[in-house]
Amino acid sequence: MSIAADLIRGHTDAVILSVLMRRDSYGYDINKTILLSSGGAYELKEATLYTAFKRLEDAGAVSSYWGDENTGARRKYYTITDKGKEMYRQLYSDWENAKCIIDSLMYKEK
Amino acid sequence: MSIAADLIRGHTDAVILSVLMRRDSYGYDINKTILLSSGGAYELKEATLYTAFKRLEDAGAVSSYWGDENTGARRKYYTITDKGKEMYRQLYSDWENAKCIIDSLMYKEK
DNA sequence: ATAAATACCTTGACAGGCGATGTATATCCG
DNA sequence: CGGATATACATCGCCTGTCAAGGTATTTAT
Repeated sequence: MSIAADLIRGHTDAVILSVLMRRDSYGYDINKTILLSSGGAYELKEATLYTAFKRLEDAGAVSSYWGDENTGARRKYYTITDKGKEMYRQLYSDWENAKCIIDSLMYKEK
Repeated sequence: MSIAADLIRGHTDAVILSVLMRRDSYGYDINKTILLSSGGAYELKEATLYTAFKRLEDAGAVSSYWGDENTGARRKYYTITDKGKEMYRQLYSDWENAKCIIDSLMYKEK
């Protein structure tokens, strides 16, 4: 079961930053990482991913550099900045908060 | 602490239907109910609310009728249909599912 | 050779949230 | 009485984020 597009929307930045909290990585790999660790349920489309990188870089949350592969296609790596780490912590706490609120609003049939 | 717009987006329909699972209600009251039961954290803007009613009615999830108040402003009541109840159950299960997936994607600092 | 996987990126359409604005009624307070 | 505030509906147009479609280039497997 996969996640609806409008649910994706609220979490794209957090999920990308979450990968970068662990290690530097590049677009294609970040995408595959998210897809794999969600068991195929959470998939960012490429256009969404690159839009997000642009947004995050403009916001100063990540910075990028080209990898120096002597083999394979060129890779653009991203690093999370201090500002990005701060942003991630905020987004994570927003998520914890939203979980409670939404849960409390959802009618439970018995 | 309030919920970000892009988080709202993914849950508007579910939250409205959730109120209507309990009882028939009208726009202004649904809005106040959500605002109150979230302790002011989850607020649907009026434009968002009425857009959602239109969407839900077009989808056959709710139906509406005018209240017969002899006093106060006129109220348009909404009832959830069987289709709407089914939709709500789906949205609720989507939410339960999304919670797990997103949680599993979020980096936890220790 | 050809297909598939890796890897990047842009454009334009579309959907949903929401600020601004408008209507009308009722109530509260001085 | 008159102005402010609350109740209650609704629409228009902007903005933002997703994503289908399309494009380029390299490497690996068949």
